Amino acid sequence: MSFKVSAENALLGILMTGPKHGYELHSYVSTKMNQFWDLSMSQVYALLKRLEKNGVVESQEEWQERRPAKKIFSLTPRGKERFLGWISSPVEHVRDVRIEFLAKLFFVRELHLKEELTLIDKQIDVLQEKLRVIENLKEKITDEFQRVLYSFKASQTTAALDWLKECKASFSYEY
Amino acid sequence: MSFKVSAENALLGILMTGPKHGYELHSYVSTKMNQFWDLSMSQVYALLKRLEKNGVVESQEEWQERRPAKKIFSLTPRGKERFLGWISSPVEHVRDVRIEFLAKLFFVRELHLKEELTLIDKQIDVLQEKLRVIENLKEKITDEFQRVLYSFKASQTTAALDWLKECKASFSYEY
DNA sequence: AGAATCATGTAAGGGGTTACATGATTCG
DNA sequence: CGAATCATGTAACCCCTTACATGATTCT
Repeated sequence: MSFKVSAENALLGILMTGPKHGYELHSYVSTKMNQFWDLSMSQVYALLKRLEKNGVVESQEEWQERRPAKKIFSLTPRGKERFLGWISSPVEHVRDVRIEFLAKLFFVRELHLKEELTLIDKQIDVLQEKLRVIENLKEKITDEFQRVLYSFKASQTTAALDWLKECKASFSYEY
Repeated sequence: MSFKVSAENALLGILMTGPKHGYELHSYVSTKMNQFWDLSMSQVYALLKRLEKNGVVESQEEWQERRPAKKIFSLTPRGKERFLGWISSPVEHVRDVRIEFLAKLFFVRELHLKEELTLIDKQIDVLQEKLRVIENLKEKITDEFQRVLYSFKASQTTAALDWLKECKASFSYEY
């Protein structure tokens, strides 16, 4: 569910670097983003169809003599707006850090958006709030299994928070 | 994809406590496992249909005067075998700890299977190997984004490992 | 009287995966 | 000469989610 959204937004992110056709988008993903994201060719075409239907990208055919025509996609103003909204907002769940937040961070750097620190700070706020809630619930627990469960949630959240702070430090250093 | 498998296996796990009909299975999940797992009524019926088709559960109708007939499901030998195979094997990825491993742990305790420590140990081995691989890859990295990415993977894995050790300690203490 | 519980499902819709279809060019 | 690259997609299949359908009983 959040996967659908982040896959679409990630494609918009690639198009922020300039118009591209499906095949190019796929090779971009498989060379630059393959460490944290997989996307099949047919999914690319399916996603592009949906994005076009929703008016966030538009296409133009480019004829070639000895090859099938390329369908070159570019962002519409709505698409650009949507992308910028996506990239400036933190993810809701710790589990979404692994792919979706990482993708945001990737584009912030790739596109030199200068919003790194605010994005990271916003994400820290969200996770800190999560952690607070978890710690509160933890106190009311009697069951051993639930204690173990909440301790897992807390540990994953804490680890993500520490990592975010480390990120922030290493990025501040760069500028 | 591992979700499908774990949902099915979790239902088998509930049936290990005795035969049950769909409605009962659903309320079991929503009262006892709701902290880490959601399952809609219609999914329950869909899953049961599939499980029966695959010969791991079988059903018997129980007629009631003033209600729709209950369809009571129980494990076949193959179903029991499949469940025991599932519960004694660790999950492959850190991301699967959150639901699938927790579900295994839940059933180990619920069914008093006495395999807790071996399951936890096996899981520790798997994640320790993952961590080793991550640490090796980390050394060969030049790109700043990749460093950050691997540091995230390492931190989530380390946190899960620490949690597993804590689990083990708290369970050993119980026996 | 209305809400919740008991008890079963089906249908429609959307999404993803894998396999299939086509065919030229270029690299080893 | 065969494999990889370039370039587009469609079709079949499976899975999950949400809404719909039915209807009695029991709790508030």
